[in-house]
Formats: sequence, structure tokens, C-alpha cells
Amino acid sequence: MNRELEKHPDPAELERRWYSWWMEKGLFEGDETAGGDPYTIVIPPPNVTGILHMGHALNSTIQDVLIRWQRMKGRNALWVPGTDHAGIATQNVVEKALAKEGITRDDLGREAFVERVWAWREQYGSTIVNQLKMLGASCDWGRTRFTMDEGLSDAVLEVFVRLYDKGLIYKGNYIINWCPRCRTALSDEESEHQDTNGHLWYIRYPIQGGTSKDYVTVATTRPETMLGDVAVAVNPRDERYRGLIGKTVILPVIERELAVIEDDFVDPEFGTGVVKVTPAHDPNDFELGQRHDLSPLNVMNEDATMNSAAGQYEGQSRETCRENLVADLERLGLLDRTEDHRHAVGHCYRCDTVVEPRLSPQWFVKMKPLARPAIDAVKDGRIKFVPERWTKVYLDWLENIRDWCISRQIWWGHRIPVFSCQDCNHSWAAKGSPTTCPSCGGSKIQQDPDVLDTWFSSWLWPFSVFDWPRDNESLKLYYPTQTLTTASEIIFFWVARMIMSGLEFMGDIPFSEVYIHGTVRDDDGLKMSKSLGNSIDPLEIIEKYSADSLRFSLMMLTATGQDVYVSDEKFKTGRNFGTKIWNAARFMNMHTNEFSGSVHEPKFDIELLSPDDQHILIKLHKTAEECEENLVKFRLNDAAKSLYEFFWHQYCDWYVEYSKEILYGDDEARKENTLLIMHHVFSSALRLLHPFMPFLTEELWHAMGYNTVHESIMIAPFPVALKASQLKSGGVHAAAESYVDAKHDLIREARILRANYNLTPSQKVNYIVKPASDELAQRLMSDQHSVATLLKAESITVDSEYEPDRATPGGLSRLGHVYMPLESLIDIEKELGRLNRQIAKVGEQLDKVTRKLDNMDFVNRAPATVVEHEKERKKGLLEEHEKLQQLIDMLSDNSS
RNA sequence: GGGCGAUUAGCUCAGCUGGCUAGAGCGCUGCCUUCACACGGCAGAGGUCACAGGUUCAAGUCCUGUAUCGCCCACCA
Repeated sequence: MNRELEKHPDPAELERRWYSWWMEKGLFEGDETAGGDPYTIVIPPPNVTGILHMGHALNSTIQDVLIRWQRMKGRNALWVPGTDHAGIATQNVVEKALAKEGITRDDLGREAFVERVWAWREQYGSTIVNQLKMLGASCDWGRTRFTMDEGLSDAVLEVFVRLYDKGLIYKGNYIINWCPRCRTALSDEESEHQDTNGHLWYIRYPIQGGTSKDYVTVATTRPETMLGDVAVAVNPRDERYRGLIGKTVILPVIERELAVIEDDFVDPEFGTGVVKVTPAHDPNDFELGQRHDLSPLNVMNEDATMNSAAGQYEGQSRETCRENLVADLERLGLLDRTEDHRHAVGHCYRCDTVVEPRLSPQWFVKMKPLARPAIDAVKDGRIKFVPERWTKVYLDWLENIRDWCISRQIWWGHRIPVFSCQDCNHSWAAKGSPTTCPSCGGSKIQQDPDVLDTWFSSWLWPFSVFDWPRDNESLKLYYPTQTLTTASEIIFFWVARMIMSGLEFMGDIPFSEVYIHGTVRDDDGLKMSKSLGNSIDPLEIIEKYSADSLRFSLMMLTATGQDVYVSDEKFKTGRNFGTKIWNAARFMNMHTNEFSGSVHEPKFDIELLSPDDQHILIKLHKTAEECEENLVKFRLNDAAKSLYEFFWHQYCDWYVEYSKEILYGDDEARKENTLLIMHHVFSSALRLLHPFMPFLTEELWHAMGYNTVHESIMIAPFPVALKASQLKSGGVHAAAESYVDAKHDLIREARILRANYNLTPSQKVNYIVKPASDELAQRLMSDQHSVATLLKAESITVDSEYEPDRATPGGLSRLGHVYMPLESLIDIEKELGRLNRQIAKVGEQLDKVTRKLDNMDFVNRAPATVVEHEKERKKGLLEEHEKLQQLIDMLSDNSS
């Protein structure tokens, strides 16, 4: 039964209603027992404590469009949702909350703290999930996974033990990126380089046994680390310092003796050509120190305050120490000079604190052996990146991959499953909680206190969500997945590592296509972020306009892989479009009592098809075709645009207007037929649109009564474009399209005439059409009514012999000339001005074409079709030029 | 230092395999509150496609270089 529709939809109400209905009906659920052709997407798991931002909205909408589209195409579609425990980020959030209560994690102790985090997760963990639901995400929520769930934790342990036993996980003392605020190690990827204005301090190190004028000058960007210097190095080929090698210099302030060593690493061109060697605080120096057998000297604590090795600076922060030390050097006359220096400084990706290179014992994964297969999988095309340019970024990273530091000195995360025996020092990796040492049988067992990098669980996501390592039907059917949709920021963190782990543990790629979408920015081009305060909250947009508006607008804006610039204003596009469709439905419902047709087997009578009917059917199929092609290529904006163009400009602007002639007329058979066509077209277009605007289309599916055939639009078949030959057997001929296009052209010309003479709608006009050919004359004769209706004209006269009078304004269309005989309404000066401007333009183009056609190179070398086209164009331009000249002459006569 | 992307109407952007008479949305101007929709209709104004060379019958599109903006990668202190 058709429902009467209000003037505007009530999105908040209908979105809530349909979402719960979909859930009740289980329409989002994948069924591994159903077999078929699976189409699987695993969601990039958002942080469990996160809230939905525009980036999530974009990312999730893309995935939902893809999954809904594939589901309608009949594939066994499954979108697996879940959240990430986000070790450092979540721990930080909880620590902040504790700070408000005046306590630290140390006050609580490890166990109690972890409990607090779990409690936090219980309280806030479903926020982002609920927000995704508001967006309309059709995830199979019953399969929601969390990276700290038992099953996923089991996968983490399994993987750790396997890699450990294979010798791919090792522990070592190396310089890592250390965040002094989070007090943990970071991976290279977690240290973000930012260009920073700093200084280069030139410091004099006196030479032992020399006079006060004997010193070497060393340049450094971090003077405080000099307290940890253990040598000074020069390049062996550097003539300037030949005599220095083997001598001893005195570290200022601390007055420690430092050997001068030689090493090829030193660049004579940079600074003074003399480098201070600080193995505990710089990765290069660390290696240098190893080559020369120098023991590192760590001068900082975990929180980057100076430790006892820093002598008088002990207890100061690295910043304070720097200031004081520089002042002291200056006072001692040992600061040679200071230069401005711009350089990249690492910052913690979670808290933005300046990262300190720190020597410490950490766990690493050997990456080279894992990288090889991942490189091959992309090189041989098993995995494709869209846009393709990311392939290079991916390969460059993998080809220069470095070992992955996976240990974190925090408490929230998967504890490293390495145990050691206090009695015999044996250590081993194990999945359970061993109580005896496998080597000596001792019972004093200790587990490593560190936890694993968050990404050590996320990299298993495409199979851990299916309960790997447990063998099961879901895993068999849904792995490998098809499409991974994400932002470029996490290609290294996540995408590359998933490919490596998939190949290593499943022996197969985790997905076949990776679609990298753009970054969401504000209208000033800034990346949206909470700290900048420039973010537009997707939930506010949903509340203000609707989830469908948000989705559709985002899709219109997201040119493949380009960044997306959003503003509140832009979301009106989707809202207005929704209302337009809504009102088209409303119009139809005013003329139908009950819809009884079949939406995918149109029942209209092909004998009664008018040219306009055929035209809209052809456009519908072209739209379906474009939609499909663009979705396949991830050109979601083009797919959205073709739907927008079709619904609005083809269907509403032309076909609905055309239909009024019939619906308000009295030919009952044609009335019925027109309505059947409208329902066929509308229901098809709704289905094409459904992936983009799921709620509104479902609402209208029901309101129009289409649910009698398929109870939900979600599971109605996605329209398939018919070929010209198939359309023909359905009574739809290609010629109708060009005729109606020409008719639209004619109507436009006639409207321009009206507009130019400032006629009010009440002023009825008689148009005279002089058709361009006999065939068109025939068609037009039998179609006059529709033209007259669309023009709201008094009458249309088709006259092949018509010769215009003086001062009869006219226009040229593809269908022929259209004239508007008027007596006294012309503002001659104005009209002459317009015509002169027009003729100038036409003249210009005519010159261009003529020159082109006079060029024998063009005529001889360009393809025949192109030359033919230019000839046609010249003909048309000549005709138009002539007509304009005629009009100008007539008007000039008239005025004289 | 290396790489990538962008530069097209006032704004935000399309323009895919060269044939373009350069498009859309928003904004702007004029007319229209006509019985689906003013979140609307009709019409209009607005562009030396960043710059300089080159290839080609033909360049917004391909090549080379320059400039500006943005992003990513990088252990020169």
C-alpha cells in the first residue's frame, strides 16, 4: 500500500527505523554455509576509545557503498567490523582520566591499571560502533572483533611463538625511538618527522696538552647529548685533521678525556668535519661506537631528564640542561658560534613529544624475509593498489625495510610471551603460562614485562577476525578478502604488514585490491584534527542533514584518491538531492493508488512507448552502465554524479515534466502505461542509488510499494544495463534518444527566446517550427503535444515551408528552426546587442574551423571521423551565422 | 636530499585512451511563488586551463624545464 508522503522526509526518524529493521531481519549477516561468490571487506579497526571523525565517515561510506553494491549483485557479501585496542593511545586516555583523580598508573600498579582500562573500554568501547551504525554501515555486527579479544590474542601469541621459533623475533640492545612522555619505545613509523627550526652549536673541545688556543670545534644540534660523548671522530681523508688522529681532547665542563678516532662515516663537508661520538643517543654514533669498540654512556632517564652521568646537570630536563650547558660553554669561552639550522625532528605520533633516540633492550622482528613475498605479490599483480601510484610507495618501503621494534614499555596490550628461568637463565616463547623451565625444571619463571606494539595484532586482522589459527568455515570461505579501503597514512603501519603476515601465516594474500582514498581536509586545506579545532563532526552533519546527505555528499566530493575538502555548506548537496528524489516519489504517489507491477520485469506495453518513454529508458540503462563501470574502478564520485545527473536532470527535469501532459490528460491507457514506466525507471534508479543513500531509498522502496516484490531494497537486484539490441527487442530504439535530445534542444531554444523577450509565464506564445528534415517533421508532427506542454505554449505549428517575417525572432536547434512571431514586444537595441555578441562568437569559431579544414595536413592526417565532424560543424556554424545575420538585418530595418 | 600529488570559472573540483565548441556543484545576476520539490524551476554572466619550451594535423590532456602550494620518505652530526 502506498503511503502518503510529507513534503520533506524526516531523516532522523526513518534512519533509526530502517537501521533496526535491517538488524532485525539479519540483512547484514554473512553466511559461510551459503557458499557462493564471497565478497569480503574487513574494516580498518578504529581505536576502541575513538569517536567518529570525518575520515572514518569517508572510509566507512566507501566500504558500505562497495559492500551494499556487491550484496545487491548477489554476492555473499560480508563486512567484518571491529575495534583496535590502540595500546599507547588508549593507555594515554586512561592515564589522563586518572590524572584528574590525582593518581598515576604507578599508584595503581599494573594489574589494577589494566583492569581500569578494561572498565574504560566497557564504558566507551561501543561509542564508535554505534556511530558507525548511525552512518548506515551494513557490517555484520555479530562478528565484531576486538584486538584484545581472546581469539585475537591467541592469534597474536601463535604468531609470536612461530616467528620466535623461526628466529625471526630477537631481542637486542639498540638505539630506538623513545617517547619520554609515554615512556616507551616506538617503531620507526611511529616517530613522525617534522621540520623544525633549530640551531647548530659549534663547541670547542680543547686538545689535551695544548695551549688554550688548541682545540677542535664540533657542531651539534643537541648539545645536551655531549655529556655522553665517548670520542670525537674525523674522516681519515680529511687533510685538515690528519695530525689530530690518536690525540686526546677534553670534553668541556665534564672534563672527560676523549680519543680522536677516524671513520669514513664522517662527512668533511658538514659542520666542521669533526663529529662528537655519542653512542647512547644517536643511531649513527651507536654504529660508529660499535665499530670502534667504545662503550656507550647513557646520560638520560626514561623521562628524558638527565641522570647521574650528566654530573652537575643531573635531574634537569633535556631542555633545561641544553640551556644551562650552552650558557656554561659560553662563559668558558668554549662556544665558538651558533647557527640557525632547519632539520627534521622525530615526534611521537600519539602525543607529539619530541622523540629521544635511546639505547635500550627491545624486541624486534626481522623483516627482510617477510618482505620478499609481499614485494612479489604486488609486483606480479596479485594485489593491486588504486590509485596505482601507491604501488611505488609500498615497494620502496619494503625494499628498504628495517627491523620492526615491537616491544612497548606500557601495560595495555598483549604481553610479550617470552619467559625466562631465574635459575638457569634459559628463555623461551610460549603460548600458555609455563610454571616450569623446560631446560632445568626450575620453577622461578618470569615473563617479559613489555607488551607488543598495537600493530602486532592489527597486522593479523584479515584472518584473526575469522578465528585463526582455528580452522573453520568462515576462514575458508571469506579469506582472502577482496577489497581493503584505507588512507595512505597507514600503508606502512598496516597494509604492508598485513600483506606480509597473510603470506607468512595463511600462505595467501589477505586481499586483492587496496583502495587508498584521500585525506579529509577543511576548506582551507588543513587536515582535520581535533587539536586544530577545525573538524566538522559527522554526527552533527547527520543530525542537521541526515546520514544519507553526509554519505552522498562525501561520495560526490571524493575524486579517486584525491584529498577531500569539506565544509558544512557542501553537505547540502546530498540533502537537496534527497529531497528532490523524495518529491519525485511524492509526485508519482499522487497519481498512483497502488503499485502492482514488478520492478524488475517491467509490465508496460511496448506498443505504447513514446519517444520520451524510450529516451528515459535508454538514459536509465546508460546510467546503470556508467554506475557499474565507475564502481569497478573506485570512481565513486563519478558513479554518484551520474546518478545525480540522471535523477535530477533526466528524470525530474524532463521525464516527470513530460509525464504531466499524459497524467493530466484523459488517455487512460497511456496514463497507466506512463505510470508503469515511471515506476520501472524510478525503482531501478532507487536501486542504483541505494548503496549511496541506503535509508532514503529503503523508505521510498516501501512507500512506493516496491517491497511487495523484494521486501528490502538491500536485497533487490542491482540493475544491469541492457545493450542496445536488448533494448530494441523491448521496443526501445536508439533513434528515439537522438530525436528526444534534439527535441530538448528545440525546447531550450524556444525558452531562450522567451527569456530574451522577458515574457511572463502568462503570455502564451505560438511557436512555429521549421524542421531540419522530413523525418524529424514526421516525428514532431506526432509529438507536438509534448513540446507544447513543456513550453507551456499556446500552440506549436510545424511548417517546413515557413519563411520568417521581418522581426521574427528565432533560434536554431538540432530539430530545426524555431520562431516566435511577436509584434511589439521587442527591445530592439538590447536584442541587437545580444545578436551581435553572438554572431561575433560564431564568427570566431567559424574562422577556426575554416582554418582547420583549409589545412591539408589536418584533412589528410586526422581520422576521417574527426574531419567529418569538423565539416558538419562548419556547416552548422555557417547556417547559424547566416540566420543571425538575417535577424540582425531584419531588426536593423525595423528600427530604421 | 629523494619521491609523489596539486595548480582549470569568485569558491571547491571533474575533465580517464590527445579531437574541447573546456564542464559540474556552490556562489552571483535576471525572471518565476504554475497544483512533486524555493532544499525548487527557467535563463544568464563568469576561464589567455600556473609559466616557458617541445612533440603532433591537433595539447587542459603527452614530453622537458621553472615557479608556487601540499604530502610522504630519509641516520649527515
